[in-house]
Amino acid sequence: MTVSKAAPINAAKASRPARKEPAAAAVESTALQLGELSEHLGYALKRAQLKIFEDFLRCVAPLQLTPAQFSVLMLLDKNPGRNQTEIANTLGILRPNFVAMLDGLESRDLCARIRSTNDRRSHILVLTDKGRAVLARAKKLVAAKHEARLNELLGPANRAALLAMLATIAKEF
Amino acid sequence: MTVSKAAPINAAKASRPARKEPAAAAVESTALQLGELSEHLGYALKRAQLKIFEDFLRCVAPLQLTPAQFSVLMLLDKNPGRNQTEIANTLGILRPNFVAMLDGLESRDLCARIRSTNDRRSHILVLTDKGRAVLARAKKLVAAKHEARLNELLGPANRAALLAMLATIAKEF
DNA sequence: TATTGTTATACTCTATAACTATA
DNA sequence: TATAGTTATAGAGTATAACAATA
Repeated sequence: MTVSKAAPINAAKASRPARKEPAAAAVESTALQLGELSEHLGYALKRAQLKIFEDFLRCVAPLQLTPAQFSVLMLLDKNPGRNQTEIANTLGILRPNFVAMLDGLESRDLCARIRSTNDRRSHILVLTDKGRAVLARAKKLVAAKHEARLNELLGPANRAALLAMLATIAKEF
Repeated sequence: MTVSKAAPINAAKASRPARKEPAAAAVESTALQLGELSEHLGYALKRAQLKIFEDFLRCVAPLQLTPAQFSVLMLLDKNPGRNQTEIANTLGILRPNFVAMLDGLESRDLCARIRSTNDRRSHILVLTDKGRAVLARAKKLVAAKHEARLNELLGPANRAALLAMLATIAKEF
């Protein structure tokens, strides 16, 4: 799945054929049929997820935060005093992969590793003041641009229902 | 992949932790709080998508098909006579990346490239007999194991509503 | 011995430029 | 010149093994 800004998806909408063309040489580059594929939840889920992440990146572009980085900052804010393993596990990030991610956030002074006094093996993670400020701005951007647009597209009730079903799948499937 | 099994205990109250003075070495490895993160559609969407793909792979494991490969076979079946660019674009796969993918399917004799007589630059893609057979088996497995389980979890009406909303997001967001 | 953070590594996905052969 | 398929390549994301420091 690519869908970058460079690659316009062919036949995205095209619900009606342009009738201005005289049907001289029947050009048969009709839009392709998804067929049963459009009934498969996994396919729809993946395409929707790509769109959502794409829009998230656009909305929060001034702050240069990826969805994954945003989720880390959110979790640190809500769960002070936790170590790398706990944060990583909660987000489904493998500990080895979390190292480089934290390096990135720490080098930008958004969070800090603090050696625990209880267990000197572990690093307690804390948001810096700048981290808290950036997170606050990010939350505003996401709420005002991203989630608001979703609300507009689906309506509040549908959006809530969608969220609930996705959470159910993530938890119980 | 890791998909933590950490079930977030939804506190939803107690803004004040009434700590009960734990006697000795208080092991307070409480579950972490997702907080507002659980209200973000992107987060829920990504977690759900991982679960769905994971289950898809399990269900169709006997046939060794990934979701992406399945989507290609489905599209070839529904759209005979199309070339690589058309199939790849429809699925959001970049043409260069589609080459290796087709090599894999073709080497397993699931599909074939046929040089077009009209335009000798392009390759018409066709399912082989074996490709049709594998696709038929895959569709059965997915319907009987994967989608059925989803139906059981959400209920048919909810599943349909979920699918519709995801399609809306994919198309119009 | 077990665990935390870390390094190294590998494999998949995704993205872009450029080549070839056709048109 | 432009397009279809391809190659090469680079960057993310994800996965496992193993090591040093600490428990």
